Amino acid sequence: MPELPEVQTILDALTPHILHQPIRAVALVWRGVVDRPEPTLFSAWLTGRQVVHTARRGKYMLFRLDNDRWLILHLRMTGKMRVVDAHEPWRPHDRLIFHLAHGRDWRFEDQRKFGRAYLVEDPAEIVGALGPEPLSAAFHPDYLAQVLARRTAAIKSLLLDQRIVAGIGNIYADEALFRARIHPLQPGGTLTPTEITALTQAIKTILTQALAEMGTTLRDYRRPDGSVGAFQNRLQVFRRTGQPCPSCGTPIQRIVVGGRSTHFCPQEQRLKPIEH
DNA sequence: AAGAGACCCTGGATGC
DNA sequence: TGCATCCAGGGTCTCT
Repeated sequence: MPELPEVQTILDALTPHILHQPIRAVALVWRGVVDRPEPTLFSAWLTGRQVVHTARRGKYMLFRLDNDRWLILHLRMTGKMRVVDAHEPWRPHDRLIFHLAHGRDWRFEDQRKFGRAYLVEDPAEIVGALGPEPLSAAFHPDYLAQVLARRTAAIKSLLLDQRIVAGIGNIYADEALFRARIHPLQPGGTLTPTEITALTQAIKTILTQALAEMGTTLRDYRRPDGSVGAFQNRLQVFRRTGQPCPSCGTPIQRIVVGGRSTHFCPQEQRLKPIEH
């Protein structure tokens, strides 16, 4: 569910509540949430530790502990974070709870059980294969041109490949492709240098705007205090099937690309014939 | 190597 | 009302 802007917003809100608070105990409500190490070790290694630094990489949240190990969390589709008073009743989908020293709980809630927690010595074990951060200087047109060269898959699918660029999900892929006026099924290797430059800039612009709006709330995404984002009011094509394109009025079309719902304007995002 | 599809889960919305 | 089907913002695994 959450993509880069949502993960960053959640982490920013969460950090002041959990930083330098010793974890008095861990409640592993559903053991499957832990990917590694085995759940018993996971709890044992976290107990008594405290988070001394937080960071985001792609859609992962990284928490450096005072013993130089790293707790890493991924919210996947329906994961949420909350910090609440310890005596608040648990919710049905609470999966992992950290009892903090100041008497509050840091809770990870996840209806669909896709979210995962990792505890590792080297974060590269989890995030090492990710592509560059889209808002960093490393993500520039020359880089994108290089990784798209000779690729035949649909550009939409390639934007969702976290090894190419980290943090883009279904919403912002569709929105960026619309802003750059590129058809989602265009094979990655057939984009012109002009299109690649436009796409690079569109991704940076969309993500920057979404960050300023604190993310997009369609249903599940909430900030740790329960409030919603505002970027859903700025969406041009995502989940607007049949509604007029904001630019030309043509009905927005929905297709499935790589198994994911994909929304675009068939008038302004034309599929180009393959050049030889 | 790269690409397509199944799969992991739960629950809300929609259709009959 | 009940039941079936489709859909969901992500990532991994298998097969080709």
